Amino acid sequence: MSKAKKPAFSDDDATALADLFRLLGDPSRLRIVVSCLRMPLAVSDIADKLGLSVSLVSHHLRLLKGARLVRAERQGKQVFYGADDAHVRRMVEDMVTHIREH
Amino acid sequence: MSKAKKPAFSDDDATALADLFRLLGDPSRLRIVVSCLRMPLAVSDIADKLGLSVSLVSHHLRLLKGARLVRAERQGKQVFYGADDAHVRRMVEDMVTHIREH
DNA sequence: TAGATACTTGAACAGTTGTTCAAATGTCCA
DNA sequence: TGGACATTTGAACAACTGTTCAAGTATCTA
Repeated sequence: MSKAKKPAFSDDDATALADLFRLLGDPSRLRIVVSCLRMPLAVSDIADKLGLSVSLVSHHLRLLKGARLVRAERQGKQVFYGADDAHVRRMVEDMVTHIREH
Repeated sequence: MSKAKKPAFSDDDATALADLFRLLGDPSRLRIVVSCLRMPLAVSDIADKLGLSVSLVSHHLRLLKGARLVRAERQGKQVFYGADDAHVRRMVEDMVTHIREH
């Protein structure tokens, strides 16, 4: 029988994963992601909730959307942002749990 | 019966978690962590393995040690660095798995 | 002790990044 | 159409960060 070898951690893996980590590595951005993790929120709601300017929140959301961490959906004048999928939701929630246990 | 309410995600949680994410958000640093995840390695071994200068690796290890992501142990002239505990190991491995599944 | 090996530290630099402000775009309703 | 509301975009700036180089400390051995 062959030994089950785990695949190597390539440089591409490293940069891809690091990109993800870096995005979540800013307090404002992290709070934005967490704030719209359970249910989609409008940009201005996120801004109000977190005490940040609408412009700043929008800038951050663009980056988060680019990394497919959040998904945008327009409803009339407002644009609602929410976790892109269950995968992202679990990933972030896991990390929050991790830090809490520490 | 009382509704089980999850604790709020405080600003302190956000900054603490963001600090952790930011540390792992640099490709070199992430590769360093992963490289010594399973078994402790000497600084020069990590540098050789990753094609980085010893100085750079040392700088990064200092930050990682400060965040208790890695632990240092001197053995003669060499200093071996490894994952600080099983907690860190699982956390990083989980994220690597996550990005792979994506 | 002297020299060699292994690692750490500090200064310095270029490149990146978070934030703000002002202006532009998109959407609805009177 | 015109104006009000909601969001996006671009330019600009200060602050931060990864990297390099040179010099420093620690440890072993001949």
